Amino acid sequence: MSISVSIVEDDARVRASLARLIDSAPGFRCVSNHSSAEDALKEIPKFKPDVVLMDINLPGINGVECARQLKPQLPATQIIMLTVYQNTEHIFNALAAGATGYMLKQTPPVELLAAIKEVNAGGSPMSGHIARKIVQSFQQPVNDSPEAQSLSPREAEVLDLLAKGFLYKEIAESMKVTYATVHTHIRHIYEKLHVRSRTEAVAKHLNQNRPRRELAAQP
Amino acid sequence: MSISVSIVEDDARVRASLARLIDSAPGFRCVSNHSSAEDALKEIPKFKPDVVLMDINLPGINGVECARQLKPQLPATQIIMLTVYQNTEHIFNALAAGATGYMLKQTPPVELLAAIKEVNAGGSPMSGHIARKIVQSFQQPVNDSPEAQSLSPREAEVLDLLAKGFLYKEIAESMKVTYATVHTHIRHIYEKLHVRSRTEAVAKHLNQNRPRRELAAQP
DNA sequence: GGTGCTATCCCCATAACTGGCGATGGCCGG
DNA sequence: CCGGCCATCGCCAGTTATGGGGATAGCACC
Repeated sequence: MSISVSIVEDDARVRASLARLIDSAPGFRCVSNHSSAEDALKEIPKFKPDVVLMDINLPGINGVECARQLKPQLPATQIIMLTVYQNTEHIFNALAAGATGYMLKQTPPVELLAAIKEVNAGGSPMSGHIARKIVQSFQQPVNDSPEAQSLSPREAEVLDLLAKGFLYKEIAESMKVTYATVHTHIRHIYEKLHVRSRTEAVAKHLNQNRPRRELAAQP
Repeated sequence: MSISVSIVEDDARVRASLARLIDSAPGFRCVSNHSSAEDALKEIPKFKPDVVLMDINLPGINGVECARQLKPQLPATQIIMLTVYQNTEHIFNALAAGATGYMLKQTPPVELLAAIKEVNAGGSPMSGHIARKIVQSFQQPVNDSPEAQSLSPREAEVLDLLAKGFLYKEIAESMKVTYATVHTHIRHIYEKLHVRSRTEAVAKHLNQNRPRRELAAQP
C-alpha cells in the first residue's frame, strides 16, 4: 500500500511541485493539497492521509496552529513541518503542537521522500541542524543562572522546603533550627536572588531546576 | 581531512569490528579504542577525536557517566551513544550527559558511517524510533492533572500572576479589579487545589504546566 | 590574629496573606 | 424561575511574612 500524503502550502508553485514529486514517486500518492490552513482543517479529515506536509508560514491560521487543531482529529496521521524557519521557538512550538517531523524547505526531493517514509515507519525525520537543536535542549541548561547559585547549602535547603509550600515554622522544625534562623536564611536568599517575596524566590528556583523549554505559545 | 573516531565498547569482538568498519571506510579513521570508561577517560583526551562511539553498558563506570565526564574536557568532540537500550530514561540521560547522537547497535554499517558523518557536520543522528521518542517528549503531557484544572479562566489568570511573584495589590491593578476580588479568587483557588498557601499553589501550578521530563539522574 | 562567610539565634514594626462571613449581579441549564 | 457557578466587591480577626536592627560562634584563608 502506498503512503498517502496531503500538502498544505500557500505558494501554488511549491505546492504543485511537491504534489508532482510525491505522485511521481513509487510508493507515494498525494491525496490532496491545500493553500490555506482553513481549507486544510476542513478537507484533510475527509482524506485521513498517512502524512501531512505542512508549511508553517501560511496566511491566516499558521501551520503550527493548523497542526495543533488537526492532530486531535487525526491521531494516526503524521505531520511533517516543512519550513524555512530554523529558530528553536518555531521548532518547539511545532513539535508541541503535534508535528512529528521538521524538515527545511531546502531539503532535496530524495530526502524529503525518505522523510515521509521514515515518519510513516514510526520515526521522526528532522534536518540535521534541527535535530541538533532539539538535542541541545536536553543538555545542561547552563545552569549558571547569572546571579544566584551562590546560595549556601543551608540556604538552598531552606529554599527547597519553601518551594514545597512549607511555613517558616514547619521548615524550622524540619531543619531542627528556630524560626528565627529560618527567617535569617530566607532574608539572605531574598537578597542573593534579588526577589522580594517567597513566591518569586520559588519561581526562580523551580525555573532553574527545570528551565527546559517554553510552553507552546498560543496564537 | 578524514573524521577521527574513538570507540568505547567492552565487547572485544564488537569493538574490533567497529574499528575495522571505520578504518576501512574512506574519510574515516579510528584513532583509538577502549574497553572501559576508565581507560577512555584517561586516553581519549589525548587523541581529541572528532567523534566518540560510546557503548552505554560498560563494566564499572557506564557510558552515560563516561560521556558526562568526557564532554567538558572535549567540548568539540561529538559523542554518539551506541546501545541496545530504547527506553526513554536512557535516552534522556545520555543526551543530558552531552551525547549528540543516539544509535541502536543493530544499525547497519552504512548508516552508522552516515551517522558519524552527520554528527560531524553539526547534526544529531538518531535511530528512527529514538527520534520519535524524543519528539514525543515535547508533546502535550496530556495534562489531566487529577483534581485541579477546574479553575475558572479568571482564577487561572490570578494564579499565573501569583506565580510570577506579584502581590495581591499588584494583581488587582493588573487585572483591573479590587484587592478584595483577587482575595476571593485566591481563596477559591486554594479550595480547588487543596492547598493552604500561595507557594503551594504556585508549586502545583508550575509542576502542572511543565512536567516535561526528569533531570538526568546522578550516578 | 584579623577578616569574611556561614549558621545560629533574638526583637520589633510594618505589610501582606489567610480564612471566616456576607453580598450583588449575570449567565446558564433544568 | 430557581439553583449553581462565576466574577465582583466588602469587613474583620488572626497569622505569617518581610525587612530592619543586632549578636555569637565556628571555620577557613591569608
